[in-house]
Amino acid sequence: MSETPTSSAASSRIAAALRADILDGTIPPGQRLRQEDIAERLGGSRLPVREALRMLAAEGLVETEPNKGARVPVLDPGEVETLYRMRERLEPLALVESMGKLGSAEIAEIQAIQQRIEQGVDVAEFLILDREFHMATYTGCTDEHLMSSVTRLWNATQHYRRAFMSVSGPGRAWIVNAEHRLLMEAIERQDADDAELYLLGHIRRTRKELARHPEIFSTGS
Amino acid sequence: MSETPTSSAASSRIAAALRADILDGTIPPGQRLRQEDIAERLGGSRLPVREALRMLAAEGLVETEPNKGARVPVLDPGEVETLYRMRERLEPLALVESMGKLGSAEIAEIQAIQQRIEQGVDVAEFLILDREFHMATYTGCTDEHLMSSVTRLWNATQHYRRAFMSVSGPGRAWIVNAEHRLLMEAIERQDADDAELYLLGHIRRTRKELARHPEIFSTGS
DNA sequence: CTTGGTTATTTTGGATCCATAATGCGGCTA
DNA sequence: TAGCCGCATTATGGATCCAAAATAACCAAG
Repeated sequence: MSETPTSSAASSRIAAALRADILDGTIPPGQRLRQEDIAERLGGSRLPVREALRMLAAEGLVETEPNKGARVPVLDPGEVETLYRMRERLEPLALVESMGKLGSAEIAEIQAIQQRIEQGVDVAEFLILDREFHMATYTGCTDEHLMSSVTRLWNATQHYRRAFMSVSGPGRAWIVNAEHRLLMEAIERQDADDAELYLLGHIRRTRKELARHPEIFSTGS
Repeated sequence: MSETPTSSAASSRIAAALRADILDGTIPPGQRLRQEDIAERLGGSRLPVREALRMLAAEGLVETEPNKGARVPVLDPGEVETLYRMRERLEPLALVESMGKLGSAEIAEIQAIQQRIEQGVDVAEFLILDREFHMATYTGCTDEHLMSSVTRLWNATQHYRRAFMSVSGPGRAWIVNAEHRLLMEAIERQDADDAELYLLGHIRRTRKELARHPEIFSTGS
């Protein structure tokens, strides 16, 4: 997807490094990204950094203003809510497109990921595995546009998912596991309608829980 | 200071020029975009051209491959169908978010655009006005992510909308006008449910009509 | 005559240097 | 003392030059 197998491209390598730092929270929302610093820290000139920042902007990970540079976007509760409503509509579509093209190997992979989640993981690990789980259910969807849109939505909301997990704690992990199990079962049954509905409910519930935690959006300043 | 809304940056100016050329068909799908040519034709160096191409890639107007340059994407029928299914799900959301924030001035503007459409226009004009019409119904939606996604979908499908209009002719224009009228009436009534349904039907019908014209996708080679 | 390898050309990707606009600080004035 | 104007600093945007990769043509061998 966003990974660039061509190790040769310096801009892609820089973009990958920045992407990882933003997604795991090392670079938090609101932080300004100075081209010179990045060029020095990751090696290379400022030019590939500029290209990398444009790539990340296309993925929704940074925003750039002319003559003002790039920053990691800071979203307000309304924006995150809209992003989740977009997820509620687009991801069921990706799931429907994906189902039917999923073989037993892919389904086994999905189940393996869910098993690892249920074995108990910390927040950072859960964020990675949960993303892998859902993306695994979309592997049958080969449409570039749809999948890049879904990826953008996950990217843009990643930080707030982590903040939510941190404050809500593992107490309600069983809900996620139950929803994932129902979703997997519907996928195994090849029942697109049920799977679509379970996924919609899963995302919608998360949106509503997020709305009950406005403290996530308080600027740490 | 004198306002410089000119997207002061040269890269933005180049991007705007290319965007216009791609959207109006001057640069057709499949055409390769050589940085040197563009730099010479639109003025400036190759560097702002590269930035412009990245901007357009983010908007879904071009696609870039490492060390292979940029081209206007060529879509197959399946991709266009998926793009329309995405429109069916995202645009009703944008409409709902928009309605309620639309004042009488905005509604008057929507009606003015529709009147110009009904007065009879050629294909090129219709494409512009139809886009203006729908975008006008979304002006109340201030969410950047949602609106940029919608714009991407319109951009990516623009050429195939034009091809479809060219082969289908004005014979079925009354259907579009009827759908637009129903949509406007629901917007006036502030009836979000009805408006959403009319819009969904409008986009879905267009998708199905497009699917009946596979000759649109035949490469002219 | 076809096919394979090889070379030459074209085109993109990257580095360094220069111009321009935004930010921050300090001094000046009311 | 508080507010504002102007200047210095800093960071981004752009141009030119150089290196690497892909494409295309060409020659040679079977």
